[in-house]
Amino acid sequence: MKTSASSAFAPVGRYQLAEIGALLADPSRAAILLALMDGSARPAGELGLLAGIAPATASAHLRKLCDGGLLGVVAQGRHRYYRLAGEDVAHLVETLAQTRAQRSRIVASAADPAMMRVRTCYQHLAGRLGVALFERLRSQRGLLLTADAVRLSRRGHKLLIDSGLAVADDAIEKLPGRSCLDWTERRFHLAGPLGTYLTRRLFDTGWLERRKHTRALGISPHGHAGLVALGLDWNQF
Amino acid sequence: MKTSASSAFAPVGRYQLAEIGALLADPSRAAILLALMDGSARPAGELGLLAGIAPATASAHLRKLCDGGLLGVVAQGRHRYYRLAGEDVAHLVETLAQTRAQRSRIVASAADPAMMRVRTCYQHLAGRLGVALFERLRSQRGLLLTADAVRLSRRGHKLLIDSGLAVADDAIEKLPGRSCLDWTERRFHLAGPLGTYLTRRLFDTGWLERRKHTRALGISPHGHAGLVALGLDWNQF
DNA sequence: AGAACATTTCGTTGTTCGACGAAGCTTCGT
DNA sequence: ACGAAGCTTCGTCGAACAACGAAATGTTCT
Repeated sequence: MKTSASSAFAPVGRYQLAEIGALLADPSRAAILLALMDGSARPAGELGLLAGIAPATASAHLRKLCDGGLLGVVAQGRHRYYRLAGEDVAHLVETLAQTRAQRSRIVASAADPAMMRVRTCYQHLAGRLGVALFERLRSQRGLLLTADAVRLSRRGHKLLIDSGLAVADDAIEKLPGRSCLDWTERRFHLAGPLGTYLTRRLFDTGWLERRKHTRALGISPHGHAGLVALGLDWNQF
Repeated sequence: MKTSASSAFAPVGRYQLAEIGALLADPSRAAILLALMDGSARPAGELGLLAGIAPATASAHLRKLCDGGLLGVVAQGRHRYYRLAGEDVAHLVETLAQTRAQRSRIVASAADPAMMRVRTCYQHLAGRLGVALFERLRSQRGLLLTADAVRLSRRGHKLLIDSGLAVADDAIEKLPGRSCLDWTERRFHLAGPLGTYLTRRLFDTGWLERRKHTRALGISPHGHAGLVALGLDWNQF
């Protein structure tokens, strides 16, 4: 059977995601998974005792966890030892636990190397560059036709043409944009078709260069000059 | 009954884990989370359309996701833009997706620093040391009284006494052991009361030392000599 | 072989929860 | 100020599911 991994994205659908979620949704099953987090293999009765449920109930839960691929079972005599199916399952449970634990904390910067400040958020601009560019266009009245569906005004279009970033094509002024909250910068930037267009132009003009083996980007000298010409305070990067 | 988890661990309980699981368990909610995985902030109506549900239903789901801390909301005029609550949530969804995708694949080694090769798997022996010790005892006929309830034979007990690891007490030969599949090594090692006893002895004799701030362990020179005397090929570690 | 044990399957019960339409609330545009 | 649009709350219906006891299956010990 060929894997559906296909290409760039869409590796998993809603149903596959929900299926795993449903397995984790029950307190008894969660207790079982936590008990097995140390890598041990335990029989059904013991796990039922740990979870505070009858053996019959534990058996039903274990069957579901096995069918779902989260657990594996080793039959040995009159016992059937259940264990986590693999490291990835342990990693999943650990991530799940940490997500809840961090809820109250403020995410303090964390690993955010300078290279990651400029990146592509899939098809639109993100990171500090995206935020800066969006705020630059928005701060000066008349560059963006705001409202919900953001569009580039004629004056804004001309500014970008002069800087070399955009080309002279009236269709560009019809491209709809969308404001998108980037959760790294916690500020809005430009997304939608307009954002996509500008991102592509940043690469086509050579202002930005992709670095190999990373999603991070680099700014060329040429791009640096252009951004300064646009009025962006580039020293902050 | 006081919490059985002693103290060392148990950062998260069953209910907290199940709460997040329940949030992920619904296909509609999963579709919403996937749609927000790119970091975008979208209004309720759009998300409902994407998930194929009525606005009222989407609103209910979004409320749950917000209460659960997975989403955040930004009110802007008559729109309310929902976004992922933070990077940790994005990481969680990604891990969840990968867990299902990796089901067929073989887990290729992955980051496994040398220090982690020797570790305590809570109360029993795990990692390479555990596997090696178990196989050493099992490979030579007569050291372990096998079957399901593994027990130390008189000859096996004597060997351990001579090496200094075990003490001369007939009760030790009655300790039941259990074979436990370690998913890092993918081989069986010794668990159960017998495994617990041997682990405790490894520390009491100073063969193993806990390193601070880690679950990893170190082998003392004294322990090194003892393990070699037991016939373990210690160079492999 | 028969007793004891671990585990599973079956059938039942009660609760939980997703889905929708209708109604109420707030904000935007003219 | 008025109507329209987006979103939320309320009430109801129907399906899914966890829990248990009892009975069936398979394994070990005497």
